[in-house]
Amino acid sequence: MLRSHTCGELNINNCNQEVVLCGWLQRSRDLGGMTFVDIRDRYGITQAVFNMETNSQLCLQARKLSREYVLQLKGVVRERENKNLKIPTGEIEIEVNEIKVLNPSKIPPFTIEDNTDGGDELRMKYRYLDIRRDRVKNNLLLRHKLSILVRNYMNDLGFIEIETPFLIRSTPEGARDFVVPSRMNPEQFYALPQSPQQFKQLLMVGGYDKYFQIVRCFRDEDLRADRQPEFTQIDCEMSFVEQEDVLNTFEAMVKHLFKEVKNLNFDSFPRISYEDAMKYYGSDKPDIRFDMKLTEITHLVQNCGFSVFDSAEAVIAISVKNSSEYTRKQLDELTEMVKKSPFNAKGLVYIKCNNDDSFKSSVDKFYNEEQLSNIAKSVNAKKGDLILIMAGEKERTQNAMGLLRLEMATRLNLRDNDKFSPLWVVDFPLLEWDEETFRFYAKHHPFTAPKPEDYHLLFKEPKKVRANAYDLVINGVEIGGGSIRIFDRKMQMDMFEALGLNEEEIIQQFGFILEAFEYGAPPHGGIAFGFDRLCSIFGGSESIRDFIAFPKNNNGRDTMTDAPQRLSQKQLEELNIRVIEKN
RNA sequence: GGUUCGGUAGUUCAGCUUGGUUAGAAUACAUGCCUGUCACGCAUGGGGUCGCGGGUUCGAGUCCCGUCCGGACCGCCA
Repeated sequence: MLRSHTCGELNINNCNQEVVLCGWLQRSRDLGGMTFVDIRDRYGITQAVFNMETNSQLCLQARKLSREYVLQLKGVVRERENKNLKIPTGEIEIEVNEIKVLNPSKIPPFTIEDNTDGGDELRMKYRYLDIRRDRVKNNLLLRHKLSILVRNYMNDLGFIEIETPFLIRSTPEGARDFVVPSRMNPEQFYALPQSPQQFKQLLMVGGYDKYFQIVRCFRDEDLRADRQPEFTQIDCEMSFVEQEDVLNTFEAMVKHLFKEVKNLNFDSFPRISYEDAMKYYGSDKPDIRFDMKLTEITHLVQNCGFSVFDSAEAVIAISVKNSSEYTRKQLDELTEMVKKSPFNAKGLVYIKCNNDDSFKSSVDKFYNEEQLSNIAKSVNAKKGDLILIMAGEKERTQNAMGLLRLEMATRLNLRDNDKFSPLWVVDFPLLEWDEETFRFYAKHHPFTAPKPEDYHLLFKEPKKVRANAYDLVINGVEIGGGSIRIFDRKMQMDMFEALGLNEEEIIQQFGFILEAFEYGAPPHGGIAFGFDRLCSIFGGSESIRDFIAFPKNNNGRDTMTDAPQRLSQKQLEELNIRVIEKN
């Protein structure tokens, strides 16, 4: 070993011990007669001291060292004359008697500090420097801790971790697949899994009734702050269970994580139907850290001569606390904002609930004080509140109001990073109509079971069929989602048919799973958690990139290694691939 | 595919609205001074293709067009 201790562990009890430390030079302070050098490793920072009077040669040597040099320091632990109580090793320092430069370093392009001066782009290019910083390091440690907690917890419940293949066949439903050419099978391609969905169901057929896997998944779709082309799921599946069993099992797991990591205890997570989530929050992943629920007031405002409201399918309002002081200018800006993406609303109506019990609205022409008062009552607005109203096609208006609710919450600083509000969203619709391709798609995925009481509507009123599908939402982020699966061949055929596939296509694409269902498939269901998102929620960040050691940028590029890249002609020939230049 | 914000010193930014002297600040870096610092302090210094291309103009970091790069978002993400 090149070292006797780490840079984070020495304290007052180690005084007068001979030690050897290895690490990176964090910072040095040259005071003329003496020089201090802070040496850092992932465990902490320890101060080394050099004195011109006692060892001038060594002190001069220390002055020449600069940031991020890799050092080995031999010396004796001494109690500091001036202690620094801000750091764990702050009571001691190393009186060095030998410096060895293990490797010098160029001056890094940004400072290796909590509050670095480096921007995102630069930090990603030099990610190996960025991850030396405490902030990223702590995120990666949190990620490690969560993965260990999950593995131990699942193991204790009798779940076993089984690896599923990464090179699989491409399936047409869902996200775009990343594809991998097969050299040994010319003209043919594997796909990387978007999730191990079908394999975990086949594990259930295989009798492994409690499976989990912390597994990488791949989706060739555009990126966001919370979406990477490769990401990690905690993938889980159980046999002989109903929805209630899955929810209870994994609610307990999430509670366990909160207890261990945050020391927080929770009552039962609230449950809300998809329909109610849309109705009250305008979103299928509501942030319930704050209230500000949507209220439909269509019946209160129609037939009063205001044509915008009269012609609307739905008129929806929210009450924004203590915001009646908004000026005309601010309200105009708000109106301009909602007309643009992502709101795409036609306009915005406001009612100020003044402190003197009067009302001032943008529709005073059409509604008298009493009518405005009734609206205020129905949206539970008090003196000093500001009511915001949008009208139009129902689903669209719900969405826009949901976004406005979040925007106003951000303005009022209601989205508290130290507060955690988990909930289950249940009773998702099974199918979703797509206007572009003019067909139904599975809202969750095509293996999701319809609710037994709705099954008979599958071909009669497909939009009305609800699924035994559920999402876990924390602070407005979809953290996990799952369903009870179809395990009956006939029902699975019906499902594919409802999606517009003909029998030939079904057999060609999904024959293997249909066949498996004929050999004793047990009732089963499961859930998958977005592990990167889970980490970011626990870490109090909006971006999952901070919790991935080597993430991709917005364009799916790794700017550090500069991937992806073109292949050499030789590789292309081996793979039987001809690249078409895109102009 | 679309919307939007940004690109100026190694780095983070100001300057752009209203075009005009030698493009500034902080930090980093270098040199010197300093014996208890810990974001040490003080002094001095070096450091710029104002992303790139074109246009308008007597004159462009500043205005216009195009383009590239990065961030956030919409579409998309079963």
